[in-house]
Amino acid sequence: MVRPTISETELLDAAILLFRTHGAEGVSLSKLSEATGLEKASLYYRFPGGKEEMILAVLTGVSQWLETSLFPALRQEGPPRKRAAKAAELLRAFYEDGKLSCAVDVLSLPGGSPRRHEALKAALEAWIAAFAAFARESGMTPAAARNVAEDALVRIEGSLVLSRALSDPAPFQRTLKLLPDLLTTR
Amino acid sequence: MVRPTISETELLDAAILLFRTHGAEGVSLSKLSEATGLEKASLYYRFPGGKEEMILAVLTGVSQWLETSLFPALRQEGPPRKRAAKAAELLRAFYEDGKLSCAVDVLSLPGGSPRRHEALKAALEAWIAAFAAFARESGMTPAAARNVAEDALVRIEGSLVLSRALSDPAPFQRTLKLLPDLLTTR
DNA sequence: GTCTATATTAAGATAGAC
DNA sequence: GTCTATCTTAATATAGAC
Repeated sequence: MVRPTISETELLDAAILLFRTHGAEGVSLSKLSEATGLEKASLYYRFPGGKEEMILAVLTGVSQWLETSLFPALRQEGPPRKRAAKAAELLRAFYEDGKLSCAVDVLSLPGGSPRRHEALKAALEAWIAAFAAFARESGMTPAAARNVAEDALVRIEGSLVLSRALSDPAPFQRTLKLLPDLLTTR
Repeated sequence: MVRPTISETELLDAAILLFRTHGAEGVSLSKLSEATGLEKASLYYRFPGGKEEMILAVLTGVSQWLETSLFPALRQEGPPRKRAAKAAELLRAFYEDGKLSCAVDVLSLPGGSPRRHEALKAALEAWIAAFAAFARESGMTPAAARNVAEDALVRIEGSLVLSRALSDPAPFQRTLKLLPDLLTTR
């Protein structure tokens, strides 16, 4: 008579990994049950709203990672290029050298709840804003900084797609190496 | 007693639209049936291998569009920047101004057949090679041209992700405007 | 808080009539 | 070549015991 019990954090991390790997439609409650050691009924106890509520929790978790890890690194003390390099290192780990997909990519296909798409959009916009605030330190106009920030996000998302489709981490790793330049120059 | 019958081309186009919109896991035979007017059994008559065979047909269709529309535009007579602008115009239409996703993105999540992933990779590599061949006309080394080509693909894929997640065609449209520069300069 | 058991609906797939 | 009908499996979801 086993009572596995999994912590809130472990449960969320397992869900994040699954959804980032297979996307919203590619994850079933059976897969979640297998990955967490919890029976489906227990998953409904934790997330009464079912899969959609789990996806919202995943998006909250990813947003919290941005707010507590990536953004603080950008706002640290020190020379801008060194802080950008630290951000790149955090991203490298977060995406496992390009082997993991981005939630913004794989969870943004049509079909989810309006709340899902609002959360996704808000997270992406917060990320762009954080990059833009960083870029402005290099003396860019707000508009130029916004362009640079969007461009960096475009490259991160796009290189993750290429790395996944080619089974080759190189495109993503080249983008990360470029990141300090992207956010400080123009 | 209706016999709808749909042409090979119309059937494939409907499948391409569905899969590019919802991804592999997001498309069911019921959706395909509804979109094509064919009952599920008829879909199996056309594609005995079921959904996976339909996805392979989608990838063949997309590859053929590349080979018969995009690549010839790049190889046309005329000044390079004008040919690149024509390619951008074709891409704008193909992605419906950024409202449609790329098959390379939405069909590359893990879980498909090995053949699917080989076809996807081959299509993407052919695309990169076509961009690289074009870029070499501007006097770049093979390595530089390859970098420029991959960078252009990164930006196309990434800007499509941003446009989708933000419900805003601007990132994709800016990328297209940039394309002639991307493929002729460095 | 997790379980077993079960209900309900949808998915992928096939048989056989026309 | 398409249909209706059906099969089997898997998905989402809930009830109730412990």
